Amino acid sequence: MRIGELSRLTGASVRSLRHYEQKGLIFSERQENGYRSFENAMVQRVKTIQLFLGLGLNTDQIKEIIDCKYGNQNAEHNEFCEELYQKYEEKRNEINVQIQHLKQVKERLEEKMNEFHRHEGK
Amino acid sequence: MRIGELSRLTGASVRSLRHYEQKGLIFSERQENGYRSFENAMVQRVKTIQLFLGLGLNTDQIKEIIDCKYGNQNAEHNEFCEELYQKYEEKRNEINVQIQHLKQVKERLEEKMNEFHRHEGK
DNA sequence: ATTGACCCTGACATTAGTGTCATACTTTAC
DNA sequence: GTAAAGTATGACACTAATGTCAGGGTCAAT
Repeated sequence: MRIGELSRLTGASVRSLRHYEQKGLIFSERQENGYRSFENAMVQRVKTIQLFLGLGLNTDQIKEIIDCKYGNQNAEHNEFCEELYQKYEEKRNEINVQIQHLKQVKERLEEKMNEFHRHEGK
Repeated sequence: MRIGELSRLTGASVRSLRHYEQKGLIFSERQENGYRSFENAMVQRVKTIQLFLGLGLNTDQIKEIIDCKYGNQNAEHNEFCEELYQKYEEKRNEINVQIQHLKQVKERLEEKMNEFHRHEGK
């Protein structure tokens, strides 16, 4: 597919897609006319990139993750990916803690709400 | 405490702390000499800010969360926080999916590793 | 009292992702 | 075949967090 379709399917701007390619996060072949030609697999890949960007990773870090997932898998690589995986797990734990906090806040607010409605109803 | 100590306790630069204050994420009183005076509670608050920044939120979004946690709690507020909470939960779910992916990658790599060592040992 | 550490404000620089514009070629549609 | 839409490259702008520097106070220790 061409870059416009990839853009439509992912919501990423054409500009961003070119940037991702320039950063080595996605790749394409070139048609005779010079247009980029992307494989279908790039759709999921771009979505992954978007997710990680939203989690505060930069393109270099995302490239590391992608290389772990799709790259050559030798011994050094493995060690590195292990490390990456652990960092990622830490991040998940942090976010879970914050979720717990928000849950408590939510409950407190709901109590207040109930209180308010009881008084209002009188 | 003064800004330097808050910086030491949190790891945030003095520059960043002033920025957070300017954005309304933290607050301080002023001493007679013009120095900022922070309460102890700000330490935890700054750590929360750092966490959220690391998760890809900007200061405006973080302010919303902080206002939910510590602000006046009326009806509208509640509705808004509910929404926020849901967004947050979605983010957690996404990250959990990615963790699952990484787990699978890890396992595949470990298999490769084992294979390699078996051949090497011969 | 002077030095060094800390603080103030304000301004400019930097980084990374993205937007936008200019210029030019290709393709599609009428 | 001409217009409109799509694509290419390259350059510049913007945003947000943070770094850094300038110029100037405050305070504690020697």
